[in-house]
Amino acid sequence: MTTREQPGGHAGKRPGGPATGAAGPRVRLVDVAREAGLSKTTVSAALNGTGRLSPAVRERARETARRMGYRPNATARQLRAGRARLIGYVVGEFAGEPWTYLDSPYFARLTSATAAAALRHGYALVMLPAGSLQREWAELPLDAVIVADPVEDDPLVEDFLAARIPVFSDASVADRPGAHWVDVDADAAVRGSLDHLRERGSRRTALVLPDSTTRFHREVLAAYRDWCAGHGAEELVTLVPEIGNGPVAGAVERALGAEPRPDGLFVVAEASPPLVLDAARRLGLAVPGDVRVVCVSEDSSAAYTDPPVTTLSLRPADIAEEGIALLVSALEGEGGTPPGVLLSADLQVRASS
Amino acid sequence: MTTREQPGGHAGKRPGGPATGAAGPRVRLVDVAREAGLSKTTVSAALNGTGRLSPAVRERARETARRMGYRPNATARQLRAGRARLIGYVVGEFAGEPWTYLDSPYFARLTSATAAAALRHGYALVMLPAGSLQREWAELPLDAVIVADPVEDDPLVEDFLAARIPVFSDASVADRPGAHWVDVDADAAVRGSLDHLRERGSRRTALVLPDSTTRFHREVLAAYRDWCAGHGAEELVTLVPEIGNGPVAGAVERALGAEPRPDGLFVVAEASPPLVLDAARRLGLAVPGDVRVVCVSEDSSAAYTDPPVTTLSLRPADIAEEGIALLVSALEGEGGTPPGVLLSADLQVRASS
DNA sequence: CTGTTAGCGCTTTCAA
DNA sequence: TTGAAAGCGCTAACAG
Repeated sequence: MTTREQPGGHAGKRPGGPATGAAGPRVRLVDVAREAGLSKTTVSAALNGTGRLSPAVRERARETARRMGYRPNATARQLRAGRARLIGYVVGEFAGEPWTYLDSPYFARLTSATAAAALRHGYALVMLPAGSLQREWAELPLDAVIVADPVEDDPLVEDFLAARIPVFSDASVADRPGAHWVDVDADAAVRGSLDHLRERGSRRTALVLPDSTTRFHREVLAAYRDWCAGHGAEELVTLVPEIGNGPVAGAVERALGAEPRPDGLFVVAEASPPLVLDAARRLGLAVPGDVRVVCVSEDSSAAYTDPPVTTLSLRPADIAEEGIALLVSALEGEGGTPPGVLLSADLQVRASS
Repeated sequence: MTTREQPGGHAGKRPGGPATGAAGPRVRLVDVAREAGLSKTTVSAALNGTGRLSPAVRERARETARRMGYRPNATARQLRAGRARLIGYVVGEFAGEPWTYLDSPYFARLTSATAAAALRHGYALVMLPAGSLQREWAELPLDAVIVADPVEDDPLVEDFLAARIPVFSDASVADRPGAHWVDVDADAAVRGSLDHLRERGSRRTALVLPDSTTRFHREVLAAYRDWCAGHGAEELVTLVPEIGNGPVAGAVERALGAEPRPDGLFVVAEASPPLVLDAARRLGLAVPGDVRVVCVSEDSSAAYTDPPVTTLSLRPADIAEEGIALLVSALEGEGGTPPGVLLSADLQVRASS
């Protein structure tokens, strides 16, 4: 007897009941082998292009597999391979509203670019809610996890590291073993933006910042203060307690209502650029005449307003690309992977400044 | 000898080299069992809360597992269980720009709501590019796939069905075996919007529609034509060849530039609501005085413009919820799952109309 | 050049 | 109440 007709012994029957597709049980490698009168090995080799098989046999195996609609069981392959080529994706911010992060153009871009880069390298991305809990990912065979914008001392990072899942995040995880990072140079970005506004004539530039403990936002505040100190400028900081267009627009109005009036505005809290312009208009301020405006934003509408709005792009697509490159190198590389990569932000100057 | 110390025989050594976490090989069930002086069976039962074990033994097993940092191998469990609790997510539109769909507030909401609902039911969502190819998902153990807004006769749907992966999509896949659907009642939505504009006084309502073969867009056009015929109104259709704020704003200007001037505007192509208002303003038209505006949009900025913009919401969160409910029922249910669900859209009337 | 066999790590009969 | 053994579907080492 070459291949057992019956499972033999006393094991349970084949699981996987209703989860399989439409009709009947799925075709397995052994089914193809039996049908073609070959062994599993031969068919496997034929299909994977490995081993040394006669062209005739290889073709017969392939043809039979095609005819029977054979599709290899991905889970079995993963078990054999020892990894699932699955990457978790989670953001640290927005833990209160765990699924709103895609409303942010920045995270929308970062997420899609990450998925794209991952897939290009043969990894698939699974989406997790912001501030995800163990129970939501414990059952997933994650090879690694990407933690976008963790908050200060994020428990997410701790949990993944404790579970021995390699973490890819921002610079706040630098020097954690098992963690790698990609980040944008916040200090340089802030200086660049403030210098730009100063060159255009602004002497009192107000900062509108979300009240968040993300590393980027902490560094922005520090850099702004530092810059103000270095230029003898007054600190004009408005913290936005909540995310969303409404709260940020309100904060912009408050910031611009200060006396004496600011003549520069650096909006780091995400908001629709047209609405930032509307807020200035509501106060009767001309842009850029009375106040020059720079927004940290990936929102494409910035280019179509009147005047178009100068934006500081955090380059989510490049962050994603570098992050995945790092990940692949760390997971598959020969070692020698750098612990992290620092990118510079990209100031796209338009008429609003 | 109770447990083999060595793998015995001549099989290969344990795979999974660099993919495992930071230090050393992962702790397996057998390691815990050996350490606790128990069998795999007992430890497994203890950890899963199954079987009849003495509380003392159960506790000992749990304690040992905790101490050793044991984490069950998800892939092995999946193989055993016969399914991976993984769902593919792919959109049919935007195949030319496969990763831009998250820039659309509608898809951003739909995607996050789908991931949320799926996870709540114990399924994880993996992100695929728009118009994804076989090779990108063939290696993934997908229990099902969600195809958001397929184009006409979408090859995506064919491919998944051919691979015997259950498809959850919109009404265009109705009566395909193995496919289920959730959709929004486009006809009612269009009538409702046009009736609303008519009640407010609009007699010439122009339609700005993307040039797409998505079912929703096809039905919108048909419903608009039908409504115009029924009301003796002239058809004023502007097709937008490309997605994006720029092209749509341009199309809006063209639509409003027609002679005699439209006094109603129904923008189905996605654009930032403030930019639609800007387009009207550029033509010197007052909203809602000269032209009443309704936008199909999930963009939160619509509520903060001046005037706030009336929107027609396609209720992505509810679509996601119903879709996942259907999916769970079809995959795990006792049968009796309906083939599809039809939702009505939600007109949120604001000052622009 | 092809087939037999072991085993990835887990859950689950069934026997003790 | 506990443990041994089978096997989910696949790949690879080795024997023929």
